[in-house]
Amino acid sequence: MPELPEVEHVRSSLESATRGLSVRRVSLKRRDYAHGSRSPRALLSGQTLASFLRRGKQMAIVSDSGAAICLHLGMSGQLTALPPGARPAQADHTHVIWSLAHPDGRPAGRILFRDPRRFGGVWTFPSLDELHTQRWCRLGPDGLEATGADIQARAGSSARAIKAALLDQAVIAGVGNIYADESLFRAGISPFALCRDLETGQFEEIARHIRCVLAEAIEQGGSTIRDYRHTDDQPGAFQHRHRVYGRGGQPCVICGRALDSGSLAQRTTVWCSGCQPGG
DNA sequence: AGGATAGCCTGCGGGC
DNA sequence: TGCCCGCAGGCTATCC
Repeated sequence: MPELPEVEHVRSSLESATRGLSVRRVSLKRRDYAHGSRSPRALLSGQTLASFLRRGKQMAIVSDSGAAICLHLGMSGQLTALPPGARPAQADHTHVIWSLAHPDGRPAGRILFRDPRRFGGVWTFPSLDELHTQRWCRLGPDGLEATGADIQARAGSSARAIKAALLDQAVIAGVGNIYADESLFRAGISPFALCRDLETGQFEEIARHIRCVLAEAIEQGGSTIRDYRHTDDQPGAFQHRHRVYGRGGQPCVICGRALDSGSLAQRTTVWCSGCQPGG
């Protein structure tokens, strides 16, 4: 399930594989998968792929003429960069295909956007400014840079559990279920602790661990649980470093007692009641 | 108005 | 073997 580290890995590898290439043709297999203008032009047809951005779990591609598309992977979204003539491992549920060309016109392969569960999508904008004012303005600061003060300012007086706040993209952008649990475990704070009961220093600790866990996960190529794959179809490696996610009932890596598992904000949540007081 | 909840969607694993 | 159920969850809409 792509969270910030997975999206960042996709962004950077897509950038190195396709930056400077032009879009020869766009094939939108499912009309309802694209939002905004669905014209080939709006989906960057005929333009050169110039910059690749990310904010939280969303990424954007901006063309040389200034048009921007926002790509959201949702739960099961996969972006694959295929060399010319190559066939994808799985062809079903592919909703958008960008056929690419080198500046001299030679074919340069394809970008495939596959998303079985269709929680993701493509949003088109006439400019990056429009993408910012219509969409990214609703996001909190990016998880790699967010400070304790950022989180406290947006959620500090809330009666919500801290984990529910961390999953809220308007509070901090890019944290999902995996990295929320991992960060709170490292910070030694219960996911059930109410935001309004936390002190400034605890927000700082949480933010510090979020930045650290996300950066570590990017280095490891993200977490592959089921669907997530790199743009060359390879799995990530950070799932081997998870200390709590997916480990309910198994021993805590710090104190050895069995990790607790329960539900918070409709999400499976794993924590150590010994090492994470305050719930 | 903030916060909790339902629903979208497919694949897969477990139980019978 | 095959079917059905529950679960996975990012995000929006809706309800309380």
